[in-house]
Amino acid sequence: MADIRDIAKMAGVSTATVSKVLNNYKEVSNATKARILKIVEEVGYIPNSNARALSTKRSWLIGIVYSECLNIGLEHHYFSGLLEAFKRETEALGYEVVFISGYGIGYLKRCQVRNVDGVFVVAADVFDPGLQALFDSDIKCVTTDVPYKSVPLIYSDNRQGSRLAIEHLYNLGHRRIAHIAGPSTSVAGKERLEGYRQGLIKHGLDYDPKLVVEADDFGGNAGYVAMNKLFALSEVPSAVYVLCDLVAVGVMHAIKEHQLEVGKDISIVGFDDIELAGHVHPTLTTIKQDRKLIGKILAETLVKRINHQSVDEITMIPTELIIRASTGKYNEK
Amino acid sequence: MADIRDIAKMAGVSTATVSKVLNNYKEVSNATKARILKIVEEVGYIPNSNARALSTKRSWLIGIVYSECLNIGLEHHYFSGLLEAFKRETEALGYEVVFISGYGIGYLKRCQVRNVDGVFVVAADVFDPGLQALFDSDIKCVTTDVPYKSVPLIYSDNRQGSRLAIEHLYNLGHRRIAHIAGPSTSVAGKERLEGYRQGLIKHGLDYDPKLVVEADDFGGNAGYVAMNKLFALSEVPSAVYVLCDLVAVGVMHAIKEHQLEVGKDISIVGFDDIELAGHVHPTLTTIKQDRKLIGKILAETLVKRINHQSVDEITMIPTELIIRASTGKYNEK
DNA sequence: AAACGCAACGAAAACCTTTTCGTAAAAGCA
DNA sequence: TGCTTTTACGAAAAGGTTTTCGTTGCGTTT
Repeated sequence: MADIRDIAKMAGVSTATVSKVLNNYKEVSNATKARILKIVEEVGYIPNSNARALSTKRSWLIGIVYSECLNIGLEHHYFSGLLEAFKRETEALGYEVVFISGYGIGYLKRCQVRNVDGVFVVAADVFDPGLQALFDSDIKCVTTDVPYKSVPLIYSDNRQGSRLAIEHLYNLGHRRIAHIAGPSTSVAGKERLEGYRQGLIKHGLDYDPKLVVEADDFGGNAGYVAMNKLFALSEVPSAVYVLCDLVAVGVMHAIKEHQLEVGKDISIVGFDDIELAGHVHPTLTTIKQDRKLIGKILAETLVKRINHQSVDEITMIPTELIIRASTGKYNEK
Repeated sequence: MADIRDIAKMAGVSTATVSKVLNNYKEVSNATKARILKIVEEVGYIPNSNARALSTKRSWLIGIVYSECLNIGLEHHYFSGLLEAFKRETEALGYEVVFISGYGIGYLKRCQVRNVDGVFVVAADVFDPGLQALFDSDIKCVTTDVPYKSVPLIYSDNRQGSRLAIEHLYNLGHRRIAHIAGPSTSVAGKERLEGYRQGLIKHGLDYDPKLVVEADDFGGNAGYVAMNKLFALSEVPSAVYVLCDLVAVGVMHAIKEHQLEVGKDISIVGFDDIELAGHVHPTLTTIKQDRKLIGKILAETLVKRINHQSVDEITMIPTELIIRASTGKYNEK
């Protein structure tokens, strides 16, 4: 591996000049610039990022904090899509993305060791003291679904999404609308519950705590279990608004086991709009989150912060109702 | 941020001694060792990984090559689960995981820039010259589903999995068994097709090219489209073996649109065993890949390579048949 | 008492860039 | 022509570790 000194020697200049060429400084003549670039090209010279980071104190590395809690992790469709969008965007801006391990010394120290320029907190427990230490440090952070003090937060407007769902069900004639809510530790879960309540009130419906059951996590099995709790009620609801698509699939499973038809006997609305929503049977009506956009804004915001530009504290992205076959007109029994 | 020289000064020793303590060298007395460790603890000193990497030529960073082709990317359930397992294992071994961007200079140079100790090629196009350059370099690689020369390969025994599927369908009485195959550029797809053929032959069935249709990618929609091609046949098969669960969900969607019942009129077997397989309706019979195990072995193998230990070129992990409700006895019409 | 071995530690080079500041030559101006 | 400004470049320090090899002092052996 050739280093910058080799290049300098070959070009008959100092390393300072080579460095200036490589970093686009103005103060070098076009002739020598061309000569140096040609040699760099021929030799296939690559600057050592560690030496550079040591010197500049910038690593061009962005950390991802991603703790696998509540079944929301890499394996959760919404988050993996979001991460993919984020990754794409930051890479286009010249950064690379590294997972921050939760092992041993904690997120903050891990970030300091790695010298990351910024961190994206994707999924984590807000009450984790290790996470709070990171947020409270002077490392630039950005987050989704994990609000903390003034850390920039970009996410879907969960309440608005819930209201869309309720409005849709109301317009179909449903009056007894249940909600399968997220774990109470989840902010998205809490906000969606709030929006559910707002939606009911707006349409003059009573909020009945018995119609709300909490899912254990964000996986399909949690939906299956939760729906069976609703079946234990003396009067089963005619519609269920479910905190996310993956859980909704489990809900549909439970309904079919009870020999009922989704979209006819019981209507279901999910949240996320994962690809499968269009292929399960019946296809799933859902509230779509724009993960591409959210990922993009997250990336842009973080890079702005890294460059000491001011950014919004909270950015809410509107959601959209996608009507498919899992919702239908209310049927008297 | 205190550095090693500060620590040395405080302890009244040289930086060499501090370094030796931090790296567990034997040649330092217990007394000074304790004194130094105490100061390190109090000050919260953290070694600078860039300086360390510069000096040792080891970054403790593992690169991930993950190109979003054919709908197999972060968003594909099997791969995100695999990556999660891999990440967990490598982090336990002291490494951190960084995505290698495909932008601009290519994988190889990107790896050199970042000084990664090794690379895990998860999903990529084998014919990509940029990838081949990486494989041919002296950077330690390991891969799954992307065989190349003697790069260590750890993956499921796709042929064996296919044979399990066919055997199961045969035992249920099916004789006209179709296959929705992966894109021909995909090795997993090719091997599963091979296994399908082997399975047919083993049970004395003819291989009929008309019964094989190629899916465009690994997403749900591809399955929907492919199944509709099978419906265009003069004689529709009574069972379909599908290259992966996600695609199988799209297949089921198409079948229901034709007013047929999955598991009764047409039996379906998938591949992967993603969480949803147990919750779609009917629940999906599938060939389970042990992604936790594969991820673990991948990690161990790569670390062995990094440490110049010898490893197996190919490791095949057996798959397992998971019987659910999407397959049933053959019904005469 | 001499010779030796060993334990504990330090000086300094090496790893590769970036960046400041200084210098020399060239260009611009009166 | 004499002066100032600009341009083009280099020397050297700084950034934080690791590692080799040398030095010192002490306890053991004969």
